[in-house]
Amino acid sequence: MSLVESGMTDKREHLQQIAQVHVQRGGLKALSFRTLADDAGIKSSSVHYYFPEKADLAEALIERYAAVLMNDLEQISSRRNWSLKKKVSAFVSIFESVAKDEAVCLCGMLAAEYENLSDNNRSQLNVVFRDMEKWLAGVLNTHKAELNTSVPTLQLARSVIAGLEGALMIDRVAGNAQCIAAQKVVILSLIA
Amino acid sequence: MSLVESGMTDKREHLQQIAQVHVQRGGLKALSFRTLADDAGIKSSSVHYYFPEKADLAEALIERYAAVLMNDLEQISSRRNWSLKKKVSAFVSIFESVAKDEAVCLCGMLAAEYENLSDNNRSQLNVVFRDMEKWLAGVLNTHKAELNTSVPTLQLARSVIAGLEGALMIDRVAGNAQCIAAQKVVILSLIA
DNA sequence: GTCTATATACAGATAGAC
DNA sequence: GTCTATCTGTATATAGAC
Repeated sequence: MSLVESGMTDKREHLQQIAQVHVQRGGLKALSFRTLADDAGIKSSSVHYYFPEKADLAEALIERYAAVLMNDLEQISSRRNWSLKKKVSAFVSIFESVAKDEAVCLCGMLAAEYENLSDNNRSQLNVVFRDMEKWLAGVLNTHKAELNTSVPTLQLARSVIAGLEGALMIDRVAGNAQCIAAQKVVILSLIA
Repeated sequence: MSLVESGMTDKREHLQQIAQVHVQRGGLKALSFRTLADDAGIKSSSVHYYFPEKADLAEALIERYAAVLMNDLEQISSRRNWSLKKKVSAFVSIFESVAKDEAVCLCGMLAAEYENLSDNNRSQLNVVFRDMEKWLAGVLNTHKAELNTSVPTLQLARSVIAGLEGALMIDRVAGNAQCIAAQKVVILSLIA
């Protein structure tokens, strides 16, 4: 049964991978079914077989991105012997590694395209940001003694995430990684 | 002479105003000449008269946005009796006032659409971000004694701006202003 | 300056053969 | 599952009348 379906699952996954690269560079609106099909070596009608509408493609992209992200985050927070500085550094590293090939965070890009998203995609996106916030605020809470600031952890988490998302956007314009680097310095300056 | 041209200038200005609202909500790619024309009560071919290509429209939008922004910034930095806290609060307020009607910063939106911009628009955008950075770093420098952090002012400026841009994006998803508020708290916590 | 009309290209999406 | 073919809508952009 799983073998029968594996062909389809692999193709769908493959399409998702290609689409994700495009969306993290140029956005969802700028990616057409035709372009996606060309890159995958098939026809656009075949892409519609896997993803009937664009919102279905976006749904799959967000879902997978969130799953990978939350898995990475759990890897970090499960290190009970790590200091806050180490955990936060690892968190920042996730964003640093995104800044390759003129890419930004998938969710940051889709947030910019918010007005053009389906209702379902919008709430998906909201969940991802809320989960990220909650995770980071949780980590900060369990290491409260290592914080140099009296700012509430939830607000600190929101500021950190917003800063990283914005830094990825702006660094693309400059063609370097100065903002992401600056954001890292500022964040770590708040940790003992 | 100026009277003769005023008709055209006004119409062009009017189109720019309408376009700016659209771009700050849905992005440049999602705004068509037809939509812009409809909103202005004219035909799309007439829009092309003022802005031959989309890049020409974007150029005008960035130029005007930058001019207004830099004027606002100079108003702030010219207040020699203002404290750093007051100046930075005024700076943040510019972003807060943007978060109306599901809008984001024009430059933040265009940064997200970076890959789809013309070369000219790209360098325009880069100049705006560099100017903002320079301005904020300059303000921070002249009030160094009022800073609670040892982070270099240029890096601090980059982090603040990135945080504000990102906060506008994320707050749209949640439908509130929590990130922008959080960013403000964090920024002001770094100032005496 | 603004219009009608149109050229051209591309978008999302579907029908139906294989 | 993938294809060809196509429908329909919309995009940028231009030509030329008024």
